[in-house]
Amino acid sequence: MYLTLILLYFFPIQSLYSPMIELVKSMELYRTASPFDRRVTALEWHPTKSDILAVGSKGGDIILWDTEHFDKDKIVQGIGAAGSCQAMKFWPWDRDKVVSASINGTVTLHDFELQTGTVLADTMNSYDHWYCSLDVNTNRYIVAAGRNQGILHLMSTEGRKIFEYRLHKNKVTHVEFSPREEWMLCTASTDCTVQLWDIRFIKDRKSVVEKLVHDKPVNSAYFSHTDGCRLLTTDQGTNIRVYRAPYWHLETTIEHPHRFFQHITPFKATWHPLQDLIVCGRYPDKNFPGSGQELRTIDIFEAENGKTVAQLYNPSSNGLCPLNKFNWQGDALATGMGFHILLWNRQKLISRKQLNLMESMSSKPGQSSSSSSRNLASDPLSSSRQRPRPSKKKKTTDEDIDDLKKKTKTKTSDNTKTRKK
DNA sequence: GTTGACTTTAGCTCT
DNA sequence: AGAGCTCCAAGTCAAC
Repeated sequence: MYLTLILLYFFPIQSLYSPMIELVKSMELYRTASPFDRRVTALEWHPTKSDILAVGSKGGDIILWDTEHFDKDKIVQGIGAAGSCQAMKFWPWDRDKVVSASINGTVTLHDFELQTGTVLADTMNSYDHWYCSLDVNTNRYIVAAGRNQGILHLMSTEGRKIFEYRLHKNKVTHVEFSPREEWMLCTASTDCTVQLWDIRFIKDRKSVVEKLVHDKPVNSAYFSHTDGCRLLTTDQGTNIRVYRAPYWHLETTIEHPHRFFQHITPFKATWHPLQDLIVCGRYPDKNFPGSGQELRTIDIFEAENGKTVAQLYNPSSNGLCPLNKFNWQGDALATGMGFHILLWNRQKLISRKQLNLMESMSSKPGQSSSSSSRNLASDPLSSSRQRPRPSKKKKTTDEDIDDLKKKTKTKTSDNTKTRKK
């Protein structure tokens, strides 16, 4: 298995596609967690530890979820309402830290150990100006962050301003540095464009290198992980597009239902790390050509021809899945589904210790679920923590953190309706 | 336990 | 630039 992965990493050859597709097809729901009081807004796998997943929420809480061990999770608490974590990355120079772009108007470097946050940028007016996208350039020690009014902000790793200009007419939904050309930056926007920039010469809108015009607002634009030669965009309508270097011509258009709705996290198609496979959640549309029985599936396509190669679905977790990301080994997929996090992988043998723990959790009293709630608790592998919804925006204190930790330790099994009456 | 009101920093169009 | 309308998911909470 590992030999195959290594081979595929170094030799991404067409003829070796099928083993990876077979692996993806065999994936099943393995664990779930519900640590937040608001919906999931951002997912990021740890760059080296393939079991660690960072998840951000609409309340600004960020959790480092250890997907293999219980009670190893780390949390930083957000401000609640108006603190939505819009994007985040592991800090390349200290991978126990996470930098986030937030709707509270800041770009903040979070330390999970010390429970502190270093503010790198602050708009000082979070209602009108906030950050909604972020990436880090390891070679040039630059943090790029996009704002809701179309401004791109480049800063040093200490937060010193390098560049700030309104490059888009509207919200910059996604920024990403090319893994291939370290000077190349891609920005996606709700002004219906994806634009490529050379940060060595970036000055104003005229300095754009390439402009890829879409029919609808664009949620994301990811460079492929295999060689960085493909760019995957997701619009707010029915298009997933793949553009191809060096001239960034449109290579594939996939018709796919993933429309925008205000009160759900925008859908973003992402790459498989070892093969040019695309994963994207589906918004239910019975009338959409090719829709099967299950309308809320997670669909996986081949980039080259747009062919559907797999669909993931589990009846016990029947919600919209706008966020999906493979870990860097490609053997696990994380999904953000409403307030919940799902983990898919090939069925694993579960240790006796884990089984005992799960059995003891599922036998806890007072964990019935109402008819309107989702049936996640019936998943024997489900782990969950929930806390009461905070009343109003308030400053996070050490007591709050202690309180949160206490609650996350005591609530484990039921992730549906265990909140206090 | 069930039901329904309420809440939610988006995007589009018109003025 | 701002008001008002529309997209209609998924949770909380109070009343019954």
